[in-house]
Amino acid sequence: MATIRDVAKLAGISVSTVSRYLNKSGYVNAETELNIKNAIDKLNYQPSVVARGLAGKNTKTIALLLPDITNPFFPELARAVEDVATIYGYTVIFCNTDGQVGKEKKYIDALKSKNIDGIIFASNTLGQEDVDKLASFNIPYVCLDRAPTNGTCSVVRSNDLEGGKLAVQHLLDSGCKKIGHIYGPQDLITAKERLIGYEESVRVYDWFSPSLMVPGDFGIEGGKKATEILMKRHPDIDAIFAGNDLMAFGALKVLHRMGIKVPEQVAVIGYDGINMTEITEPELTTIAQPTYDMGALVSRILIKKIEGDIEEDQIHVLDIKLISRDSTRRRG
Amino acid sequence: MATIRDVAKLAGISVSTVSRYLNKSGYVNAETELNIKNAIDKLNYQPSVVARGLAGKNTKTIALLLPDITNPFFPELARAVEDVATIYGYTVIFCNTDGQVGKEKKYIDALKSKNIDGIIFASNTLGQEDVDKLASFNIPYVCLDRAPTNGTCSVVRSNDLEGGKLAVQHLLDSGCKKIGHIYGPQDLITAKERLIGYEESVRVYDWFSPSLMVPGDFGIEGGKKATEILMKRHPDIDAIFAGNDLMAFGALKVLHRMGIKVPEQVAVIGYDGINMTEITEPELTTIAQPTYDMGALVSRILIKKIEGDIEEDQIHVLDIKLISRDSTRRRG
DNA sequence: CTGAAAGCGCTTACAG
DNA sequence: CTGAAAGCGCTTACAG
Repeated sequence: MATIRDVAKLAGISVSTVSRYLNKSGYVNAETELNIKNAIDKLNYQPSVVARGLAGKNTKTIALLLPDITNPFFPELARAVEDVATIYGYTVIFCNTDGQVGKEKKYIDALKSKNIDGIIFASNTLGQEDVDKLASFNIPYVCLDRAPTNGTCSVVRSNDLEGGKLAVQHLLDSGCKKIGHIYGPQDLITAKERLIGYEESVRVYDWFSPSLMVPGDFGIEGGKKATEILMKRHPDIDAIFAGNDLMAFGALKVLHRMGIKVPEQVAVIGYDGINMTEITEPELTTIAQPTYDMGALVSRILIKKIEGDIEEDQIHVLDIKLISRDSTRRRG
Repeated sequence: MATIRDVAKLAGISVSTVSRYLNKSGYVNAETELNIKNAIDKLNYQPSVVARGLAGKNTKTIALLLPDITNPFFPELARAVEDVATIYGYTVIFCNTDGQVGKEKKYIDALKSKNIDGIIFASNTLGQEDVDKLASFNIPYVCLDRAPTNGTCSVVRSNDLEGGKLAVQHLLDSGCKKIGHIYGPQDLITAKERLIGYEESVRVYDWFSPSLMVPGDFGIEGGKKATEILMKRHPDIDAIFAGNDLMAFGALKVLHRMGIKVPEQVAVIGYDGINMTEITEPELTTIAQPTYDMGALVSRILIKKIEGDIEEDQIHVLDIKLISRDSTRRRG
C-alpha cells in the first residue's frame, strides 16, 4: 500500500503539500496539483482512514444501534441509513442491543475507542447516563422515535398519534362498530402514542370500555395472546387495531383458528407497513411509516452534524400513510 | 480521554510496560501490574483501537457484505454474525451490495483504507479481480454459499442439493403426483443446486418434463409470475416446489387468486425457513437452512483466521431440515 | 522485569 | 505557495 510519503516523493514535493491537496486545505500550485494527481494515480494511492482518524479527523464511520435487526421493521431502516451513509463516504457499524442498557453501554464504549464519528439510536433504551457519556465524549448522535430523557438531540419520528387516529378512523369509515386495540410496550413512545390516538378517537363512543385495550409485546405471539383475550372479553367486536404489523399477524392467525372471518366478521389493521403485510391472507391493511425515509433522514442529519453543519436540534415528524387492503374491506 | 501515557505516569512506570501489560506480551512484575490496574481503573482508561490499528494491530472490526439486508434471509444471518463478533470483541460493518460488482469493489476499497480485519462475503458477486485484490491486500475473508471462482477460502453453506431432494421427497410422501419447480437465478449456486436436486429426484418419473421447471427471481413477484406460467402450462400439477420462501409466498398468492386450494389441489413447499413462513395461510412448509448457525460459523471462522488460528481452508456444509406445515398437508 | 526510541500514516500550525 | 517538525495513541524490537 502506497503512503502519502510515496506520493510526495514521486511528485517531488513534501508530504504537507500532498496532505493539503488531499484535504483541499490551503493553496497548492496548479502544476504541483497535477503532479500529485499523477502520482496518486500511478501509485493507486488511497489515504489511510485510520491514520487520518488518529490525527484527529473523521473516521468516516457511524454506528446504528437498534434493538434487533431480525425485527422486520429494522432492515429497511438500516438499509436507508447505509445507503445515505455510503453516499457521503461513511461506513456503518450495526449493533443489536436487544433493548438492554448493558449491551448499549458496552457498544458505546467500544465505539468510542474506535473514534466513531457519530451514532444513530434506533434502540429503545438510552438512559440518562448514556446521554451524559455521549456528551462527555463529545460524539454526535441522533435519535429515532425517542428523545433522550434529558439532554437534547435531533429526533426523527413519524406521527404515531395521528397514525393511531387514522387507524381508528379508517375502521369506522369501513363500517366497524366496536373496535379493540392491542397496544405495544408502553415504555416505547411509539406504542404509547398509538394507544393515545386510539383512545382519543374512541372514548366518545358509548361502546367504548377500557377493557377493549389489551397489551401485546410487539411480537406475533403477543398479538395472538392479546387477540384471544380480546375475543373472550368482547366477542362482539368487529375490528382490531393492532399496534404493529407483527401483532396484527398474530391476530389474523388466531381469528382464522377461531373460524372468525376477516374482514367480514372482524376487520384487522396493523401498523408500520412492513413488506410482509402483503403476503397474508387476507392482505393486511396497515398504517405505513415512511421507514426508508426516516432512516435516510436520520442518517443525513447525523452526517451533517458530524461535518459541522450546525443545525438546531429539532424533532422531525414525518407523515404516516394508510395502506388499505382486504383485511378491512367490509363490502365487495 | 485518558491515554496510555496518563496511565504510565500515574502508575509511575513507562508506556512500554503498560503496553506489555495490556497485550499480555512480555513479563511484568506482579506489583507493577497492580499499579497499572489501579491507574487504569482510576483513569477509566480504554485503549484507542484506532491508535492500535495504526501501530499495526487489529482494528477489531470485520465487514459483512451482503446483497440486501431487506431480503428476509439476511437479517438472521447478520444477527448471528454480529452476535459472535461481539463475543470476540469485534464490531461489524455491514454493506449492501445489491449484487453489483461495482458496489462491492467500492466497499472493499473503503474497508481496506480502514484497515478492516476481515470480510465475510454473503454477497453473490465477488469476481476474480476482487479475490486478487483481497489476496494482495492480504485481508482474510470467508464466503457464504459461493466459493470464489478462483483462489481458495473457507466456505460455509448448507446442503442445497439434499435440500432440493428432500423437498421433492416430502411432496411425494404427501401423495403428490406431479411436481413443478420454480427455480432461482442460476448464477447463484444455491438456486442451481436446489434445481439439480429437484431434477435428479424427478426425472425418473414419466410425468416429468423440462417445462415443469420455471425460472423465478427469488422474489415474491417472480414467484407469482412463475406460478402463473406453471399453472397455464400444466394445469394438472398438484405440487409446487419453490426455490425459496419468497417465491413460495408469490405462489400462494397466485393460487389463492386463481381459486386453487392449497394444499388440497396444489401443495406448496418453500426453501430457506424464514420466519414469515408461519404467518401465511396456510402456513408454509419449507426446507429450513440453519441460517443463524451459518452466520455464527462463518463469523467464528473469520475471526479465528484473523487471530492467526491457521486452519486449512475448507467447505463447511451444514444440514438442512424439513419444516412440515399445512401447505403440504394433503389429508386431515 | 523495564524503558527509550522509532515508527504506524496522517494533519496541523508555524515558518519561510 | 511550500516544507520541516511535532503530534495523534499506540506497539515493537532493542538495550539494559
